[in-house]
Amino acid sequence: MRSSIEDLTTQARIRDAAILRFGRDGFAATSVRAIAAEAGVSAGLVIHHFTSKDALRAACDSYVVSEFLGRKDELRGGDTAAAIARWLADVDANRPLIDYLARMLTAENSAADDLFDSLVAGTKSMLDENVASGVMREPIDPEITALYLTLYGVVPLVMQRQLARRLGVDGLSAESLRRSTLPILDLYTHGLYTDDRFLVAAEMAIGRTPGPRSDKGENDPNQDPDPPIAGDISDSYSTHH
Amino acid sequence: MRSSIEDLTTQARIRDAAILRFGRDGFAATSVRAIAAEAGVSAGLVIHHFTSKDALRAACDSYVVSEFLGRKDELRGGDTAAAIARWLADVDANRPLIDYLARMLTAENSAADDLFDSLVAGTKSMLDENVASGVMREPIDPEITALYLTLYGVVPLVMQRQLARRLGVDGLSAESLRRSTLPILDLYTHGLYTDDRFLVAAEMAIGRTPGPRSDKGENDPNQDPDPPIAGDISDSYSTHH
DNA sequence: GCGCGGATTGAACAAGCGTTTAGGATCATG
DNA sequence: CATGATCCTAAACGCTTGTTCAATCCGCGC
Repeated sequence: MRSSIEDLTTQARIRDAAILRFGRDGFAATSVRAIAAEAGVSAGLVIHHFTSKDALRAACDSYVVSEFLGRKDELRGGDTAAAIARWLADVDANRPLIDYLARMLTAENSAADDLFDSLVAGTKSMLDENVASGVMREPIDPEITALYLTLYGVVPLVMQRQLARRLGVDGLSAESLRRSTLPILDLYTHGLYTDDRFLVAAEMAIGRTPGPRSDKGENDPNQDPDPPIAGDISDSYSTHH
Repeated sequence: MRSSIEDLTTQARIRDAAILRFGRDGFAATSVRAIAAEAGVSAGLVIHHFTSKDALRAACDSYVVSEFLGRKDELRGGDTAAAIARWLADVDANRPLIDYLARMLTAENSAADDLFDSLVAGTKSMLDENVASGVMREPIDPEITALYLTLYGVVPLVMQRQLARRLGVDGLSAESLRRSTLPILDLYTHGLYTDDRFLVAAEMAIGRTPGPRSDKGENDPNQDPDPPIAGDISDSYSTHH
């Protein structure tokens, strides 16, 4: 997405315009004519270059994924910190890409499925290596842990709006990243509970009753895995203490 | 959403049909006629009862939120575990509500904003109470911690599709909840890192340089707050060990 | 300078959209 | 039995949609 540089192929300009509007307004809410206007061309030309609106979406999907995975390799190896700083500085320039990506991840979209799989795989190998080198503890279930670490990693992207609203800034920014780093790293270092009484209780409860039923209330307090009741459980459980 | 019981107001049947289709296909991709067909009425009647498609959406929003917060109170106090079990048993019956809610949370929607705020507030007071009673450690920044705990709580809802795909089941289920409980509770109990070397390094780095820039790579490894590079950073950092 | 092929446009198309309107059922109340 | 109100439908409205098509433009090899 180097739309600022004006000497792009018309086809590329249309694609960038589509990414911008699809990402901002969603696929169904964006008309071919709106994309054409954004790119400064006629609606017919959009179809001429991409055959159909659906094909245009597919082209955007694979472009965004490849662009994103390309940067991933860029970050790998070499001066990582500098690469991160570069990415953060570019966060505004990359906004359309980021918005599009966020929409992809929650949509029914096989390109998003592939991307998510590769993110989980990356997290999994990171986890394995760090466990091997003694930096991280051995998780109970590495598969599930990698999955949830990935979910936790992408949720600020997907829930960008709520995050920005609560932090009082507009969108993902270096500032919100800075404020978030220590609390999250603290959670990942020390956990949240003072002791393992809940974990032990849950281990026994789940060992005994594999189903969702549980005869004692204390078996899984604040069990955030199930979101609709996450806050609620937490609340109600807190009344037990 | 007790659509199974057929003797509902026509207006309620239309509302339920709208929730079903909006939640499954999205607002823009759902036509008034499709909702009418789903409810077994004419398109005109939909407008007659709800004035416009936008107003129908607003009606669905507030109905879903109130229905959800109603259950929240239902869960609070009393036999919590039994209430949870009841909720999980009803997960299929509640699917339309859940899907609608998931869509709301990522959309530009003031009703969703209010709901999210109340979820954060609930998590915050849970956190405060548990810290006061010594069950949880004092977080570095309770505000941010509550925010991220809420995000982590709702992400399986919002990313339902990816979660289900990876777990090999269809949608949120009691089974996926069961498999997730222990690993997550383990993370919340013991953390992920074996020692606090990264946390300490990050504290110093951020204390020194409040901006996004960082002169050393070790200041925020695996810093999941920023999602687009979450997996990537983790990966590249793992090469340092 | 000619011709040809791709880029590009604007008009046109049928289909679908949200909404309006006129009128037919249905039913409690006078 | 008439009356009005409410529920409801079918048709039509004007508009937007994705896509097609004929016509024009433009640069490049001959």
